Amino acid sequence: MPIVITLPDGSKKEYPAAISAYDVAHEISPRLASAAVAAEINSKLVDINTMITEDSDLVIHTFKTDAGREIYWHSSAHLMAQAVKQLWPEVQVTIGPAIEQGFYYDFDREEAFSDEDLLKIEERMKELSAQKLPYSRQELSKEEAIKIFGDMGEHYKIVIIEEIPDGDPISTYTQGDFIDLCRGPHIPHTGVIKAVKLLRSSGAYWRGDERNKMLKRIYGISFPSNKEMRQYMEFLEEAAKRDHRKLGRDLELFSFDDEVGPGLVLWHPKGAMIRHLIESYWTDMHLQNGYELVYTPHVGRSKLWETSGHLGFYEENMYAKMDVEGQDYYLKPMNCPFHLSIYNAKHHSYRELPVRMAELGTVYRYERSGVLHGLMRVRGFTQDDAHIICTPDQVSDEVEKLIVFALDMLKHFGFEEFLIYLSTKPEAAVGSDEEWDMATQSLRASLNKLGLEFDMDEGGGAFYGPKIDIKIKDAIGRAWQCTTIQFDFNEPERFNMEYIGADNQAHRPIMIHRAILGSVERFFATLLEYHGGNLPLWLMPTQMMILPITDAQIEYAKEIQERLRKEGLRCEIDARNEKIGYKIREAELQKIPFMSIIGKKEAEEGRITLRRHGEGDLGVMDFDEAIQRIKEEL
RNA sequence: GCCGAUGUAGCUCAAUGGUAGAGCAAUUGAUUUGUAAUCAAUAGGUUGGGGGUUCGAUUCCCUUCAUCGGCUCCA
Repeated sequence: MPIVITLPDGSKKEYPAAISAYDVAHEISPRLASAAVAAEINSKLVDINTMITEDSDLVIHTFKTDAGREIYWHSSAHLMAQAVKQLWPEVQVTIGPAIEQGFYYDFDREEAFSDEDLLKIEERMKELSAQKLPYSRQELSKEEAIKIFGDMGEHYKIVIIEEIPDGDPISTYTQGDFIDLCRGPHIPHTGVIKAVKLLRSSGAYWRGDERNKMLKRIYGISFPSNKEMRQYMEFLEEAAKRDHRKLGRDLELFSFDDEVGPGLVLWHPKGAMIRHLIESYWTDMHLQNGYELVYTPHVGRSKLWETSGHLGFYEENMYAKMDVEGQDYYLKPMNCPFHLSIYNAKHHSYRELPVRMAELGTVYRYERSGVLHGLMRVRGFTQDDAHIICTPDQVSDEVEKLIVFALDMLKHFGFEEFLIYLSTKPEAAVGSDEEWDMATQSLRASLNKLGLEFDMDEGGGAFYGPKIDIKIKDAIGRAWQCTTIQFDFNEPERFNMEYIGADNQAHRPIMIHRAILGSVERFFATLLEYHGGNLPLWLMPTQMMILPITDAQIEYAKEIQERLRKEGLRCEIDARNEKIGYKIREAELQKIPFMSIIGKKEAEEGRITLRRHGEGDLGVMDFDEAIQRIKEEL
């Protein structure tokens, strides 16, 4: 019976009998076949040598597709485990998935893997790759699987097998002397992995739970060619140059100091200027969007934190209490209790709602020492916090406005790519199912209405309400949360918040917490990394540097500076006794957007030159022409 | 907090069981310069902190702090 295979482009191929996916690929092109890592038959990912026995849709995956890459890296993890088992047979294997960039495998081993160990493993992987060992699939029963891994003494595998529901197929993959429990699919043979590099080793808890034993994880990456490996290494180098910690030091934006304390930021003048610009823009936008500004204290009495519940569910993240005249005070880890206290300072009519209260509120949280990371993760930070208090029938409108507002602001800073998540009710939660449904639905409906793509994080909401998070990626692709929009069913209750409705009865309002930038610190870091330090012109602390060639032009340079300042540009003069090449180099390294080199000619003619960072000389021009050129970018 | 690595001048890095050196930056002087580094001199360090071993520690050991990469959590 002939078989018809439909390819992704819609074209059909007919074969007289069953044929393997590999053979189909080979017929399309031998190069495709050699690049193929797996097949997708009727939307199911399978090994490339799988036989196709009926009419099917077929996709051939190579390293170029997302699924192909994942399989490739997953197979690389198996290869690494094989090498480790050969080198240290006593080591137990656990799990080893593909990740966004590469793969890892967790091993149970007493000692950590040293750098020399990693090199040894890498060498062994290359040898195994050269042997082109086929990955072969076996399906077996639960009992058989338990027996096999039990005989090998692989306890972790048995735990995993035992958790597989009865009736589900269990499969293993074998390459050479190595067998691993695995759903698959896998690449056809180890020779497909051409370039491999083990990047680092670290500790990781079994199942990510710190109550469990700490395993030893090895991270690696692999590619079908050395060229791709080289490119990846170059990418890592480039990323290191964009690291906000390096830029922060080189551009004199911020620093940390041992004596001040870990995770506590010192904003230097240039960094402070950028922050000021961000915050002014933020303030303007909030006033334009119907928010009212408030200011609240940095500490509050323990009573407040009891009312809010933070002492119950958040104390481990709070700085220790301080005693003032026999009263306990806490540094604030969040702003909400203060905002709610403002709300509660008077009665509210439904006519006043929604109330939108915003504050750049500085909070302090105790973060475990191992998690601090530059400005991304600190102990004292400023949230661009706001609380929206509204009636149930205002919710949808508010949520939708919020998402638009958030995305508009982020885009203004140059961001274009976002990861959006909708998190739903966790196991332990306050609030009724109706409340959760209503809130979750309005979040979802708003995202849908705005045509935004998002991922669900089932059970990932806070215990007090569902939320939308928007994340932005840093220089090496790690996603950092910025915007968060969270419903809160907990605090309105605890603070006994009310408004008087049209029925003259007291009602409980809906409360939404939200931060758009998230924290100014983290946002600043992501912004720096995203732009590699070359922030949009409106955010640069010095927008132009005037470089007189000799002392004779300093007077003229000052005139120009005055005129530029009147145009609202931040402009400095480098009047040092240095050669022009030196001053240019320094201004370039400081990433100053515009330079104007002023010599005898310009001073006499009353004109100026312009040079753009990264572009070079733009030539001589009249002052007005230069202003126009600069303002094009603002 | 846990696993591992690291910590030498402002920055990037070197060196040794006999108490440290380079480049850049800084300071001073000379030079007045035309689109990415002018020349010279000077100064700068309890080698993260504390303790131990040793005749002697920056080097070896212990401890502590911080940083980096992960785990976990989250703005």
